[in-house]
Amino acid sequence: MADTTEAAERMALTLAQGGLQKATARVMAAFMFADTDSVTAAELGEQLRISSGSVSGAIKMLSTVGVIERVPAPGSRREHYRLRDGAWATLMSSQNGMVQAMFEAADKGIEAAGPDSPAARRLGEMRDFYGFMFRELPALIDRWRAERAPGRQP
Amino acid sequence: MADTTEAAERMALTLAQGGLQKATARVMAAFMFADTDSVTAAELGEQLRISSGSVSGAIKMLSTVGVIERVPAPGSRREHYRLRDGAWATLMSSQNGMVQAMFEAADKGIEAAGPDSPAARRLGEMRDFYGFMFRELPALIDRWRAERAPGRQP
DNA sequence: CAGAGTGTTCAGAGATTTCTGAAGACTCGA
DNA sequence: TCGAGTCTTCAGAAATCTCTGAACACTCTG
Repeated sequence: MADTTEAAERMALTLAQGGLQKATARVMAAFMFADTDSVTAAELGEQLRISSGSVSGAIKMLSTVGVIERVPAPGSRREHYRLRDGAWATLMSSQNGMVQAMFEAADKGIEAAGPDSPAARRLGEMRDFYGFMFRELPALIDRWRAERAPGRQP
Repeated sequence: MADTTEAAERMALTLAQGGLQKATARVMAAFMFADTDSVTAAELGEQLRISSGSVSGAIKMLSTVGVIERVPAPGSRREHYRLRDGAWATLMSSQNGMVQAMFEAADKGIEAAGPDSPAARRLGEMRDFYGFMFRELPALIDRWRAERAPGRQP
């Protein structure tokens, strides 16, 4: 088995490119590569050499988005966390807000520019495009979920 | 007609959230709201109050991605640029590299962690997810293009 | 081919984001 | 209720990213 640390750091770099802050990206990668099912904040901080504050912030962000969750940890005072099933689909879903914002920006733009301006044609295309994506992206992600777990009831 | 400048600035803010740098986002919005079909670098700089260097950088980036293009400008020494058709679809397509990088990061991770580790199960799901998206996202964007311009030959 | 008008580059200033670490809040068992 | 252990917060330090503007390069025109 090759160097998992390097692979994790490489993945963190990619995640950071995608918009996560560096510490959060490294924490996310650490979750992916962990040998155990769940990990504690202290373990993450020690392993990645980042401050407790950074770990806390990363965990808060990842929890809010819904890619990790607290695990009941009987007999331990430290909180345990683990990746949730379908984390990557969740992460991508969380970017739908962006698509919606684009749609709304186009809409407001048309209002501001008036319907007969040259700008209106461009803004109309933009609105249509993001409207399409706003409808279709969630459907695509749902299709992935269905393919991965056929026959499950919600 | 309401204030187009404010609508443009608002759109630029959204674009910046999406990862474009601020000057580039403002230039992109200016293209969307322009009253004319094409604009010059000088016009952009003056209108947005940004330096020539920033305008140059923004134009370079937007050209590279393929959302704007140079327009032949007979009788003018200044370069003219305009939005290309399907700019937004192009912009979204340009993010496929991200998806591919995620897929590859997962793949390398499995190699590094070995097939029987707990990490391998998580990394396998990640690889499958981004593999799916890498196939399906371009198809989705193509469907948009087809819906928008039915019956065209490539 | 000279020169005016444009475009590009890049070092450094400036703005912004991110991280740290210590103070304080919280939690749970005794 | 107390106190040890853990977590969160946040002001300021550090790191990073972005913009500026002047120097340089390029490209037409006459």
